[in-house]
Amino acid sequence: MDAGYRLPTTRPAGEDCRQSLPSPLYKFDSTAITKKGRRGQQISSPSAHTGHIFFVTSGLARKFAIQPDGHRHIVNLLLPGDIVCLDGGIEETYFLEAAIDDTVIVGYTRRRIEELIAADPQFGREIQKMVLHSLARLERQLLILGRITAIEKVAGFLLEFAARLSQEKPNTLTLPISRYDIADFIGISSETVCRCMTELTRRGAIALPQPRQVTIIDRDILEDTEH
Amino acid sequence: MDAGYRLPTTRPAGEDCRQSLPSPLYKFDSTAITKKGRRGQQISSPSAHTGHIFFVTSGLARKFAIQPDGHRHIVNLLLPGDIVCLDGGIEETYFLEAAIDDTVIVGYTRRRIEELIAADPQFGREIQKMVLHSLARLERQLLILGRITAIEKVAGFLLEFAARLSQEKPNTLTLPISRYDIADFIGISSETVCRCMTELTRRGAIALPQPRQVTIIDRDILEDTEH
DNA sequence: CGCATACTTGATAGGTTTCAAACTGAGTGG
DNA sequence: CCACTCAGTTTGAAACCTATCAAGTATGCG
Repeated sequence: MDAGYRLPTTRPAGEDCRQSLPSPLYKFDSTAITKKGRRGQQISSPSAHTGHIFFVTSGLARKFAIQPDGHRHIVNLLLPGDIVCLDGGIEETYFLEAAIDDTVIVGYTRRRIEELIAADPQFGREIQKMVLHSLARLERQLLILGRITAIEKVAGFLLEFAARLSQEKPNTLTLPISRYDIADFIGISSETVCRCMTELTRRGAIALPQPRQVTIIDRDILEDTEH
Repeated sequence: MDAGYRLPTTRPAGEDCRQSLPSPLYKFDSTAITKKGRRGQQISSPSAHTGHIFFVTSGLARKFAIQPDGHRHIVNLLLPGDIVCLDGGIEETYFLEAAIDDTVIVGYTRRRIEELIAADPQFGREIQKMVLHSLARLERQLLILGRITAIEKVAGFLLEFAARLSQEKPNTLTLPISRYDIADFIGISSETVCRCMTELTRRGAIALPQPRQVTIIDRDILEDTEH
């Protein structure tokens, strides 16, 4: 039931996926590794790709950790245009997986990125901007996880994700991920995610024509619920 | 009772605080702004310092947001050597405050940083490393906030903070912050922080000679509790 | 048509927030 | 010097919320 979901996108599939890359990366690069994955496929391993920086060009990727007790925590959901790196420090083992079919990432060595920045300062500013956005998004996620009740977290997630998808219809969003993914992303159980969705519907904040189809009926209610 | 707490440090106070800056920033810079704050003082406002990058050189700073309902959430605790930026995107209003007395931050414009990187690639790699560490730490914080029970979060916080302080005695740490700060940092109530500390003591994981003085008695128990 | 996966709802046990009150220690002024 | 004040810490009790286990529903696919 899940495999058919795709992110709404204005760009056709195929080579044009490189549109979400910064311009200096348009041209093919011998040092670049491109990986395409179907839903659930691991598209990068930390050990094999140390020193690499990845760009998500299409689909949706999830970066997560598995706790010793078996719990999965998704630390990041990555959309086209997002940047991700798997070895930021004394790294715990994160996994990078395709969350939906036809997810493509392109990886460059950090050295190659440096060379390109040296050759084109404007490219450096683009990368800098992407990293700053990445930091800002992680902090917003911290705010969502720091909320007290589950419904606050779900409301926050919906608003954040709707803003990120930023489609032509900002009040209609198609969730590309399951309740399980949402649960592991905002740190509550999948059952509670369901209950909160139902409760938000009951309050008139959203409508759920289909489980993955969310319509924001009253954004004010949703924003009030968030806090 | 709080004002006397200082982070243990090997370096003397004063000018030498610049030791935690990357080398190209050692020399004074006309574009740099240096701010020193006592506990509770706001040391930077987002509006006044757009486009700036700050380096914490001594003390401890807290970056936090105030929710509409009045709740404070600390998204980051910043130690000497940490880098922080207040305008990462369509920024919500974060505050940057000194968490203890004699906290010093030095701010540079992003343009100045770019110039220094252009002049010295090695400096660029230092900054890059600092940013990557910053990202990695935010993700670890997400993992802590994503845990289910409160005692898991407290155990995770203690291990993370002990690692960051990295003193000569890795099993003895002096908390520079109150239970309230810890609570607002890991997203639980301050009373629950207390109860978890007591419970960890009862389990033989830690000892609390004083409220702010934590001794790790059995790291294995602490790490088991974390998951 | 039946299976597998995802979603939803129910009941219960357990944990956390909240409100309350007592305790501690440091600094202050009489 | 001591009582006082105040912020921080700790513990208690009750209400509330969530995780967990369980069962039932819906939907796409073979």
